[in-house]
Amino acid sequence: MEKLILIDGNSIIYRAFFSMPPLTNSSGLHTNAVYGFTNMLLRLIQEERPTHMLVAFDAGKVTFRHEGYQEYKGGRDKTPSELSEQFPLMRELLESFGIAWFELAGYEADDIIGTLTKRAEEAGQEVLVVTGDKDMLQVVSDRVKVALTRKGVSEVEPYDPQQIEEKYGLKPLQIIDLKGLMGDTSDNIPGVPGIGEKTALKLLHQFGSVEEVLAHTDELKGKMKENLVNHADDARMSKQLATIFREVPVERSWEEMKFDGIQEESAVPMLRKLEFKSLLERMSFAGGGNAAGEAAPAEQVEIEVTMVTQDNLSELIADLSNIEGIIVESYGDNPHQATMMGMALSTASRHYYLPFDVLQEEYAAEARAWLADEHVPKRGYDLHRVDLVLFWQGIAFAGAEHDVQLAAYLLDPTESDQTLSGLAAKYHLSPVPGDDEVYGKGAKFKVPEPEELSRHLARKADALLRILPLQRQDLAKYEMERLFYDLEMPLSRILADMEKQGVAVNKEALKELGVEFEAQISKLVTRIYEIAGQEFNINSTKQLGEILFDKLGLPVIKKTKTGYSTDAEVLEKLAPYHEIVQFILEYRQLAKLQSTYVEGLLKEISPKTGKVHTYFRQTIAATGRLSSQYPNLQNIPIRLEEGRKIRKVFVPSEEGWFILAADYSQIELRVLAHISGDPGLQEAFLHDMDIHTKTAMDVFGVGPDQVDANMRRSAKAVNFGIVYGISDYGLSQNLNITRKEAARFIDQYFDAFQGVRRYMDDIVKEAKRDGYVKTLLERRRYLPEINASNFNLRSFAERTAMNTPIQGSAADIIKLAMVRMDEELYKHGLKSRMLLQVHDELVFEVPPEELEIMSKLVPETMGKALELSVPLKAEVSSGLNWYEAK
DNA sequence: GTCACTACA
DNA sequence: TACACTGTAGTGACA
Repeated sequence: MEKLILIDGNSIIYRAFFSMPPLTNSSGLHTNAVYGFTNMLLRLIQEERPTHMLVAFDAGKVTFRHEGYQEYKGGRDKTPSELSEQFPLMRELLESFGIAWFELAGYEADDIIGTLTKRAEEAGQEVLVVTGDKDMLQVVSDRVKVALTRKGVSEVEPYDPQQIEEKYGLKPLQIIDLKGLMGDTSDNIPGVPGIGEKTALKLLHQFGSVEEVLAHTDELKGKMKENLVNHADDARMSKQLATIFREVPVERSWEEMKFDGIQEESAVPMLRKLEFKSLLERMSFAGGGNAAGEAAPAEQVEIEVTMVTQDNLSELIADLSNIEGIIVESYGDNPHQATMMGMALSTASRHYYLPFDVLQEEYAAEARAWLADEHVPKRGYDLHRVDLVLFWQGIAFAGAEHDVQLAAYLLDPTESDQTLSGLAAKYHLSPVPGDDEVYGKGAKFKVPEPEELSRHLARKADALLRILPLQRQDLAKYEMERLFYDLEMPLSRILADMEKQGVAVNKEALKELGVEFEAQISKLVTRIYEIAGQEFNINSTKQLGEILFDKLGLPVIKKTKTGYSTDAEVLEKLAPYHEIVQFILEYRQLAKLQSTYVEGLLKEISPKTGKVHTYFRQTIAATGRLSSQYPNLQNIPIRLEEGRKIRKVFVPSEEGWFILAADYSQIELRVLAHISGDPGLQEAFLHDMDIHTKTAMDVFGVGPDQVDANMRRSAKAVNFGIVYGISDYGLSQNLNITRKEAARFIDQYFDAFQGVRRYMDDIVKEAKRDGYVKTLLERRRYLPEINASNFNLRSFAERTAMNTPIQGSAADIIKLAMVRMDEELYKHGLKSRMLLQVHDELVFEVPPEELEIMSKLVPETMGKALELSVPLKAEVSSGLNWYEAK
């Protein structure tokens, strides 16, 4: 089936220009309109898969329409030079893509398109017209659809005759009559005064056309009749102006409009010249990408698997040196408690399925030795989890070289589907069924029979082998090889070691804390019921809201989607009104400690080791941070004393040892000082000043002695805001001030730290141009919504653009420090163990004789993890438990 | 499963 | 315009 796409070049380029933020390439050329246009082109090509294309442009200022009406298109503002310089670029780009374009003096793009649709229609071809001009709807027919742009040019709304009927109650040709009556201010077409869209539609529904309306003015009355009679000629002329001329001598044959997919050899240099990096990557010619004519994903093929038994184990053993990929399947969310289902081992030509009960046998020692050999490089999926699952089964795993899940995370940390099934689809490989499909989910989960399980794992292994080279290419292309092979892969082993080690918990002390909390909680509950005059579930926000707002009549400060808000912020404001509020706040605090930190933690203590073994997830946070689960040891209370006590139960696992903790001081602001190059901020850190006091001095223009506690507090909030991608609203909420005051603060901050202002402006521009931002170690995060027309989406992406390089670079640095620290412990033959990472803090357990060296070695290693233009500082302390190591 | 809430950096 | 500062995990209520 042949399909022609015709594009009104002028209409689209104008819309693209006004809907996109200004954008220039490094030589100062304006490119925003071309960018928007190209973006739309790519989408059209991908979604519509046209066989023929042509872009029509207006040529010259004067058209045949001016002959009859001098004022046609009068009153328009002059085209800005930033836009007019983009027309030649756009034509050049079309040529480089292999897309035909056409213009002819005296005619508008509309007329050229009208002519070509007529010809194509007569030849029985299917046509899609893309424009921002509603007039074009007049050419719609069964074969010709018109897509009108919405929201700039990012979305289009296609119309066929039925849709025009539904929306206007008109036939396509009546669109001309509509315009004749209502006119068009943008083209300076007068129409009839006093008649807008509504009236015009009413008249047309009644009479059908301009001529018929004018012939029946006697049936009308009032001002409308008068206007129609007096402006009958205007109406006729307006209709004529709005009529698309469909007999333009267009010298383009059907063959000349043929589109054979984007021509890579010429398109790539053009996109490079324009510096459209994100588009270049999106098209990814090598991987098939979006170019037309792309092959459909291959069909799922049958896969042969060798089931390994005692009898044929020797075949596998002989083939071990050829194994290229490993899939170890297990179920259960917590890898420390997961159950292994089976293992697939694959060479380029053969898949083996090795059941766990075979692997366990005495006679499979060679296979186990192979798994444990760190000199045998292993490629697989989620090897961090594999390591843990095998470990708890008593099987050692080492030598992870390429983890496909981890690589996928680096290539796009926000991709929610990291499964092999999803990756196979992304790389256009033969489809791999999802795990849920094969195993069922929730209550329906079932381990399948060995035949089905082995086939599924082999399919995954097959996809794995095909994905590996593609990921290597991608990692090289994005200069992420060091990040992957020298940082994240080594770190994944270190994390597994930390998790296996676990952290010892003083169970008795924890239970005692629980008893203490329980006593306080029950007192509070009694008191709250007394004051409320009834019993209710304080944990239920619904019931609590009813008591506070309906029964006690307290003022409603804030509402949630589903009812009254009762969060801490609201309760703080309500505290002066009623004594019950304070008790509820205290109850909430203690209930959280009891349920999450006492009861929750007790449940996570391993009966085998008496420790908690958290699971650090390396592929979750979009910024590159780690996350921690089962239990989360990255959110153990510290701010309030009651909660901080929880830290007393985290103790060394050996008699007489110590807990040592070291945390980076202001790592994020130091990173900001480095990447922004702001002299004031750099100076502060070079002299190791109190950064919030220094900020207060510069923002308020006072000396160090004049900074009071309140000024410092404000400065601190501004510093936090800066790191998060500041907004006046966010700061105003934080400091409980008006938005205006907050905006003034921010302005003063940027006046004092102009390098920071420049960084924030530049990084947002960069994100808009490239579609992603990067950290110091080339970690990247895509921000597809950075050019969205929706204010919220766009603002969120802009703040993310500001925050991610900061938070992400800080994550890079502490990860580097962990890898270095692991090396140092090994090099010095130390018995000390790294236990935890809490974003800017590392926690160790240390034997007494190493306390001295570790107190020096840890902050030193952290301090020189990465050299910045300002010093990195880490502070260390130690004690008998985590509470004391503060 | 989603929401509201709260804990951390 | 609308409506809002980064990144996470866990719990209890309620559908």
